[in-house]
Amino acid sequence: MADVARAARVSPTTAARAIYNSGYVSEENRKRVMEAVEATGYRPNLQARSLRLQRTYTLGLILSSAKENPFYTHISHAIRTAASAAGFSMLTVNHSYSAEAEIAGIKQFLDHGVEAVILCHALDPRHLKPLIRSQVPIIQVERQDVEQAYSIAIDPLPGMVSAVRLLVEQGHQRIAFVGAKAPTAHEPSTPEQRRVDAFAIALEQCGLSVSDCPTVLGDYFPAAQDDDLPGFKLAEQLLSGPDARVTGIIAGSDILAAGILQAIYARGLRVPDDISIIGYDDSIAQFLSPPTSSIAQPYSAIGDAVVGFVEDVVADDAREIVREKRVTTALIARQSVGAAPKPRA
Amino acid sequence: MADVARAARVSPTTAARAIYNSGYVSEENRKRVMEAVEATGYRPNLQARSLRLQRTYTLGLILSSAKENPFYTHISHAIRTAASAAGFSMLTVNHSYSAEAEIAGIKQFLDHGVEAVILCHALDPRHLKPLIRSQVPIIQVERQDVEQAYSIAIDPLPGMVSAVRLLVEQGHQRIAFVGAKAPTAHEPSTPEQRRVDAFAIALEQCGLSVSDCPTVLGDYFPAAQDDDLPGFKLAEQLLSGPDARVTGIIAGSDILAAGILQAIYARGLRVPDDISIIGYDDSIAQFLSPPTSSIAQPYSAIGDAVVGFVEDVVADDAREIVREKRVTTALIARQSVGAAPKPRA
DNA sequence: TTGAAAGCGGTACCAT
DNA sequence: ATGGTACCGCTTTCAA
Repeated sequence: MADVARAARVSPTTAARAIYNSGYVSEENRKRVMEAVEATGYRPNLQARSLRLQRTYTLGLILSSAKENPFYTHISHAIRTAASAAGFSMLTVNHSYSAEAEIAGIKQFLDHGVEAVILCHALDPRHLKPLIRSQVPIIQVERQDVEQAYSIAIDPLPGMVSAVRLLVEQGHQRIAFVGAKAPTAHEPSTPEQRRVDAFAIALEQCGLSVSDCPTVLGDYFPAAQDDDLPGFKLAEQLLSGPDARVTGIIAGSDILAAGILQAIYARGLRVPDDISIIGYDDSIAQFLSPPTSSIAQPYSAIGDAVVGFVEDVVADDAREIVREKRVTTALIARQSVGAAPKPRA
Repeated sequence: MADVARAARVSPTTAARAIYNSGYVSEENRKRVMEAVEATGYRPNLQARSLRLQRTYTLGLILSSAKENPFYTHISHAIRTAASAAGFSMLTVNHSYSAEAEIAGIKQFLDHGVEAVILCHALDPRHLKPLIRSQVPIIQVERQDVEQAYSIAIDPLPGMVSAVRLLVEQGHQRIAFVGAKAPTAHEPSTPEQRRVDAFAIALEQCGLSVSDCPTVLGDYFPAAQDDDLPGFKLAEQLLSGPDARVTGIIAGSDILAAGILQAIYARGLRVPDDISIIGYDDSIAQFLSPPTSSIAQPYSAIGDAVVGFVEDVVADDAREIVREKRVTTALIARQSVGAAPKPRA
């Protein structure tokens, strides 16, 4: 930048003003500076700027692992896109259920001076203490692991109601929900639980009998590589038990749906002829056989909401900002839902 | 850090030496400084350090989009993990086939002063010029889009030979390869082409007749949301044409395999009873029905190789460093391969 | 062994 | 409207 100033024969101060468009600069000088910028190929140094301005234009994102759950691929893509459009860079930490990884990642965030941290899935909220101590704003998506944070709440109900209604319209009366137990229990209400609850409410709204519609819950924790998927085991259990007469299954995630489809496939049944399936997340649903209907998360709305929070937070510190935004789910219909079959056996 | 020095009643210089373990510091002072560090909760400021040292400990990663192809999820996870273990942070750009996104991302890298850029899939190599001008080392994975770069070459042959051999052992004689055309053609040899070539070589090594084993190539470019998958269309084409007698299909990616399985499913055929399938990448193969065999990329070896390059590069600038490392593929066997059926029809 | 001072590349205050 | 100067937090000569 000294080079630019010299080439334009002005002081560094003036050069800075011209470049940053701040304060008074004469038209002539502005032009000379701009030319000098071109000539020298000047690029502002973000490190120096950050140091002086105490801003880094960087955000941190914590998620478990896109590897085990493609849902995180979508959410991180959406958030990244929105952040990027707003001029922020993103540092990402996939903790993959390793405490060390999460702790190291948070240290990394602190070192880089991220202006906010976005929490899609914390392994252990206690790891976040250093962030809170350092006053880094935290924005949590779907989960509510930590008190002192902004939240984006995702309402599962609209999508769930559409899903149940679609099945009912096709003549289904016995519908199962195959979901996940909350992996950990440091929050009052987990997304897992809310999905289960939404299923119950949706049943009621659609006039189905709860006793005909079982809920099966299992561990969500990723299966070891090449073990049977959790959804496979749960579906096996369901289909070999007393509730085998269900004609439709709603899964708590697309990953679960994938496993359920494998179990159905293994039994030689067909979707949707023998049984209808609806997933949740709309992450890999389009890749399954048959292409599977799924309750979609509003990814880009989430990304926008996150960045909205970030901008509010960096703008005014302690102002009255809404602490929670709500977004909603919707059903994406594909080929995995059909008319209910006549009772089998 | 001034605080630390004051609390320990030494000069900032001495405090720095104690913290960074460099130069001479008396035992007593060292102890006092360490205590002061604890007491004040001091954390070094990376911005300042970067500015002074002209190092950022940050890398850039460019890929198209993990959203459209889960392969990138795995590769970025592996690279991120290795980088993190070596003390580097990562900035990621998903260009999603948008030139603007790629250009903006590269600008972001330059602003942040990344020490190297890892290239999994560049949209347009011309966008990389600014990096080259700024002497940022580029490490490319699998592809070779740019001359002045280090490369990690992935040899498809071992995995491909295992795949063909497995099919042959199960009695298959007519095997198709369903692959992708190279999306762009700015390199001498694309991974897509190398996979096709590897298939031909593998056939020969296993003594199969090339005329019985068709190769079908289509556009890899992601289908619009809820369009039929590319693999679906290609499989439709294959199975309704003169080559419908194939009993095994090797796909050029798991995404293609997913579409192929959908086409097979739609026809009411069963895998592996009627036809055997092997995917490539081992990205979502475990989620498909049935769990699908796949030629796996050596993800963690790739991550290690990338970081190895980075460390070499930052260590000595213009030293003689190997410019290419090679890694290799291997077959992961699951349930999508079985004995060849008797000729149909 | 320790400390003072300069400087990395910018920005902002205060004079002029 | 413009320039001088101090300073962001840390590292590194150089002298003591």
